[in-house]
Amino acid sequence: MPKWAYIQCVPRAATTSDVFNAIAEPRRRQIIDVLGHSGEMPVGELVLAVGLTQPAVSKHLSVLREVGVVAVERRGRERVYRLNGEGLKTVHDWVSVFERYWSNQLNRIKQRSESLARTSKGAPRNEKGTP
Amino acid sequence: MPKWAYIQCVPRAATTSDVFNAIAEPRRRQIIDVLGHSGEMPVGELVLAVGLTQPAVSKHLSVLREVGVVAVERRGRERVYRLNGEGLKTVHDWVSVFERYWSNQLNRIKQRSESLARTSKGAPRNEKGTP
DNA sequence: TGAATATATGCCCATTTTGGCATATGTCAA
DNA sequence: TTGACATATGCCAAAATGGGCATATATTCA
Repeated sequence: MPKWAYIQCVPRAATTSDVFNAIAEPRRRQIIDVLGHSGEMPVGELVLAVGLTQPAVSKHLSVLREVGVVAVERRGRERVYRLNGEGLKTVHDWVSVFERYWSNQLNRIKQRSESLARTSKGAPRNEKGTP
Repeated sequence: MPKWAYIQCVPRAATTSDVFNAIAEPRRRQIIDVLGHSGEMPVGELVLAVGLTQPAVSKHLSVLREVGVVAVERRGRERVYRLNGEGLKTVHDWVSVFERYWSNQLNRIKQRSESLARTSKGAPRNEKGTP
């Protein structure tokens, strides 16, 4: 592929409103962890749990809510958050595809031979349309 | 928890050099996907595959390499990248904890009852040390 | 050696993100 | 109604990020 042809590039990649982005933040993962094993929790307690200011926590919760990883319920003057674990299924499904890479030695060997087969005979890394 | 006490906050959360952050980028996931089912690929072909400029792709590969999700091998004047799927195990392990949320109805019911039990009797959302 | 190819880097800019503070909004109690 | 409590939002600053272009750094070939 000599000439690069500098392909027209899309303006920008969408980053927000994406589960992968939501869990990229250590603090948000922490919140998810806490909610995951405590069932539910109002903002106030989450603030104490993660050690951030209340506004900061609220913002993280907002992000998590937008991507559907948590759900809120107004209870009195509190806002009780609970984990909606199903929102993480997307991530799980995506990584699970690569499970063969670490599952066990047998599978690792199998995967390697598959790879070799692809590279030498059948379809040697031919994503684009070079015949 | 009446008074907020505005806890001293850490300067900033580390975002880079973290697998979760690496896969937060759609483009990087795309690269991972491509490498995942093609075995290996030199930068040039990846450029065509993802439709970005060569420098951009190189930078993404750099990030993926730093977190150990891909590995490089110099072959002639090419740099052949391959997926090191084991680097994704961290992510898999983390999300798998929440598998009970979507696996099947039985587990979902089980999980709900567990949650109820925790909330009413045993340890009702008591993360901090309030006795 | 010199040209062409293949990648990586440096620099620059626009955008995004996180966190803090102040404050608005909503809720309960007296 | 007034005041205390619980959260969400707006605004600002610091930092990071992604992408493009130009260019440095190999590496192969004539």
